[in-house]
Amino acid sequence: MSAPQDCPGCAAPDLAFAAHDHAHCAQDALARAEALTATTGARLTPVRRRVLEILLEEHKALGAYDVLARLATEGFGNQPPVAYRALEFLVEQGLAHRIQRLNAFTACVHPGEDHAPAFLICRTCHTVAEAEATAARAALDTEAARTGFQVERSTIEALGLCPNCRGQA
Amino acid sequence: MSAPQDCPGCAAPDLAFAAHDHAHCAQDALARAEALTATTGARLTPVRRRVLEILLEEHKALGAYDVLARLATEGFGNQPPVAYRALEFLVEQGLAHRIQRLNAFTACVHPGEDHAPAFLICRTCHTVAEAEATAARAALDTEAARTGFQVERSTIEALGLCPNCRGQA
DNA sequence: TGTATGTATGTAATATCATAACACGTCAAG
DNA sequence: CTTGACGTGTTATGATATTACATACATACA
Ligand SMILES: [Zn+2]
Ligand SMILES: [Zn+2]
Ligand SMILES: [Zn+2]
Ligand SMILES: [Zn+2]
Repeated sequence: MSAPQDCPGCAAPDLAFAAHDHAHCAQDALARAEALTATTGARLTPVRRRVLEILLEEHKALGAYDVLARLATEGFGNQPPVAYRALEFLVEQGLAHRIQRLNAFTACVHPGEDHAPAFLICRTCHTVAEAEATAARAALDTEAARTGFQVERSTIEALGLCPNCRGQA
Repeated sequence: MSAPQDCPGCAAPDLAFAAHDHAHCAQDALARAEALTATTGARLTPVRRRVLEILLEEHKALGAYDVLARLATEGFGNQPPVAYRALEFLVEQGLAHRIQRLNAFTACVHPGEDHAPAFLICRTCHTVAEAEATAARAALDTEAARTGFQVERSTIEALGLCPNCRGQA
């Protein structure tokens, strides 16, 4: 596991649209996940680890049943709770995120770092990039506070065209 | 139909948590919806209008099947497409919004006005307030632009505690 | 070592959310 | 009065998610 700055892709993982060494990108995220769970005591069991690997294969979101199909062919259980439980674990540990618009899940690109993520979803190539949403989240908190509402969890997602697909249009 | 400033609740409809004359609030939104569809030529038929009325009863989000159950008792069709089609129409016309986190729908509190909505969802009383998200949306657009991504539609939702429920905790 | 306890996994059944495909009725244009 | 667009209704099916219960497996500790 190398330091983030060794890898352009990993140093700025919100640039999922840019060409980058994704094998490294995925390995790095997995290594971070292992390090993180080791410190928290959370158990990254074989199913859970495998689900994370599957999510890390691409910067896309996978539905629970897509993940389940993969697991089933690899000898794990083939009933929905198998996938949903592993995904729930990953989300709770901050190793994956749920994309509400897609009813699907994507691996977190910088697990362990406290971050407010937004997700940029390309409607053409279905790439999902995790972007920095600190400013948007702050704006949301501020607006909510005006009404006395206290934000606990936020969902910030954008649907549109990624730079690659824009070029082709 | 009175001007917005005549009604404290309607003038600041993002204050759904505050006590307000909700009958007026709902009537006003319905009147605006009628005016809007009259100008655009969209047909606010009986089912569609009734669905909007149902959504306007409370500042909550209703699932398609909740709406459908209501329609069925009133002599409309009782199959899912009846509800989904009416809801889809309302969303397209900007008379209702879909709440992604809840797989549910809520009436728009200021139809016809161009607005970037965020939704504040109380996890206790399930009230859904439509808040102003221009700032959050701008922050999202800016961050997306850094990666060359062009935002077409955004989902900005917050889950938390409304002022009333905070008081009771 | 044996046993209790908590946690993870597997499975069956079911619940919830959403759409495809087709039939029928209405209304306005030609 | 026919055609075509649109809205509504219905059947059937697909997609997403959870509940409940059974089984395996790890750890703690008598
Ligand atoms: Zn990558
Ligand atoms: Zn794309
Ligand atoms: Zn109101
Ligand atoms: Zn509340």
